[in-house]
Amino acid sequence: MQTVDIPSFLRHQPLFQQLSPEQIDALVPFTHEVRGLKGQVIFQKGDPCDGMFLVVYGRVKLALSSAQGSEKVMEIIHPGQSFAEAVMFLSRPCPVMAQFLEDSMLLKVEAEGILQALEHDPAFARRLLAGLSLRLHGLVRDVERYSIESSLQRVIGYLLQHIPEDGSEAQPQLTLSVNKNLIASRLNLTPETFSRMLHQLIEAELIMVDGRDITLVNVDKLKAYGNRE
Amino acid sequence: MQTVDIPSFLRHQPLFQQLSPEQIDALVPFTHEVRGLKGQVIFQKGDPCDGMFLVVYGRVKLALSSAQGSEKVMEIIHPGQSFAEAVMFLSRPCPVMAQFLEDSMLLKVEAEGILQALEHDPAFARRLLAGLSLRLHGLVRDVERYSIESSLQRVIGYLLQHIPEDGSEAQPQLTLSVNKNLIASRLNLTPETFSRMLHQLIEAELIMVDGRDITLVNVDKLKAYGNRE
DNA sequence: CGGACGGTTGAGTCTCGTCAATAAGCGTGG
DNA sequence: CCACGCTTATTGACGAGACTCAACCGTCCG
Repeated sequence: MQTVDIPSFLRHQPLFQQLSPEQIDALVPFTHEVRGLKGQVIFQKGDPCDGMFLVVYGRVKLALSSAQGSEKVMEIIHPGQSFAEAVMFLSRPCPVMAQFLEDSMLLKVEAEGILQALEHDPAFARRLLAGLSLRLHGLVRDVERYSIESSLQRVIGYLLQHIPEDGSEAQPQLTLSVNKNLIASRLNLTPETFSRMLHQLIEAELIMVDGRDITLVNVDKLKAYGNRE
Repeated sequence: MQTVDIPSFLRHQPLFQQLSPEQIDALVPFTHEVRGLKGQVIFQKGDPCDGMFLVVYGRVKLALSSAQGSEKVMEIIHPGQSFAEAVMFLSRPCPVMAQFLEDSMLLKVEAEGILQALEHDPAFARRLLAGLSLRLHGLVRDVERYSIESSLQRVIGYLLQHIPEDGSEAQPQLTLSVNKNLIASRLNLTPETFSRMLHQLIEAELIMVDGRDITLVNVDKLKAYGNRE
C-alpha cells in the first residue's frame, strides 16, 4: 500500500501549484485519501457531491447509464487529473457516475476547503475558472464529434489526439491506455464498430495494430482519409 | 433604436447582481453595446475571444459547422442570458460560431473587466464558477441525450423541459421560441425527422400542434411513451 | 481443463438521413 | 388585390451507417 505526502502532492497539481505553502496547508484538513478496488463505485449519478477528486494512481471512469442498463463512458481519468470540480459549486446531484477502473488511490478535497481557498486568492479563482473552461471546451468538442462526425472520423480523431508529444516521429506510435471496449464507449461506438473501423484503417495501410499498440503509418493521409471515403 | 442603461442592466444579471454599485461601475468602462441584424455573424469558430456577451434583446445562436457546410445548433440564447464566458479564461480560439437570429442588441463585457472584478470579490468568483458549472451540466446532459437517447426521446425531453413554470395546468402549453428547423438542429435531428416525431406524438394523442404552439395532452403518458415504443 | 474476458467477424435489422415533391404562409411589388 | 418568390413545414420513397445478435477465437487464470 503506497502512501502519499498530501501537501507535496497538492502542490504539484496544476490547479493548486500557484498557492502559497500556507494556502496548501489550509487545504490539508479538508483532504483525505480514498482508496478503492477495480469496479467499486465512487459515486452514483444522482448522488449529492461535496468535493472534488484528484487521481494519485490508478484510473477512474465517468459514465452515464441508460434506462436499458447499457453504459456510456464520458471520460477516463488518469493519474494527475481531477474530476467533479463542477458539482461543488452547485447544490445539484451528480450528472454522472464514477467508478474505479483498477485499484486506485484518490484524494478528495472537500468543497469547503476549496471555497475557503477561493476567499483568499483571486489567482486560485482564475485557475479554477480556467480549469472548468477547459472542461467545457472538451465537452463542446465531444458534442461536435457525436453530432457531426462519422464513426470512422471519431476513431481517426481519437488516434490523432493521442499521438505522444515527443518530437516529430515519422510514424508515431501510441498505446491505448485502457481496453478497446472502453475506448469504443468513450467514442460512442459499439466494440464491434470500433473493431471494424480499425480494420478499415489497417486495410488502407494507414495504421498498424498489435493489441493495444497502434502505429500511425501515415499521419497526413490518416487526417485526410475521413473526409472522403 | 432602443437604448439601455448599462449599469442598471448589469445589476440585474444573475451573474452580477451581488456586486456592489462601485463594482458595477468599475465594469461599465469595459462594457459596450453590440447591435446586429438577423444573420450577421458575431464571431466565427476559431476567432480569438476576449469577452463575454449578454443578450439585451433579440436572439443569438451558437453553432458548429461541419466540413460539408451543414450546421449544428448548440444553443439558442435568449434575452437575459449570456454566452462566451468560458472562452475568456483561456487563450484559445472560440470552439463555436455565434450569429444573430434576429435584429438584436448585446452587451459585451471585456475579459479584463471581469478579471478585475474577480480580483476584488471572491463572491463574484463563486458566482462565475457556479455559472460555468451550470453550463457544464447542460453540456453533460446534451452528451447524454445525443449518445443514449433516441430521436423520439429527445423530442419528448425537449417538450417536457420547456413546459412553462406557471402552476400545474392539466394540459400545459408551450410555444416554440424559434422555427422548427432550429429546434431540430438543436436536438441533432433533421427537420424531416423532427416533423415525423411530432406527428407520431400527435397520432398517439399525446400532444396537439398548431404551428409553433404545442399542447401537451397528457404529460405522464408522454414521459412514459419514449421508453417502450 | 474450463471459464471469463477481450476482441473479431459475419449476417440481418432498424433507425435515421437523403432526396424529391408538395403545400402552406408571408412579404413584396406590380 | 393578386401574382410571385422565398421560407418553412410536411410527406413519401429510398438508402446507408451503425447497432444487434451470434458465433468464434485467443489468452489469461484459477
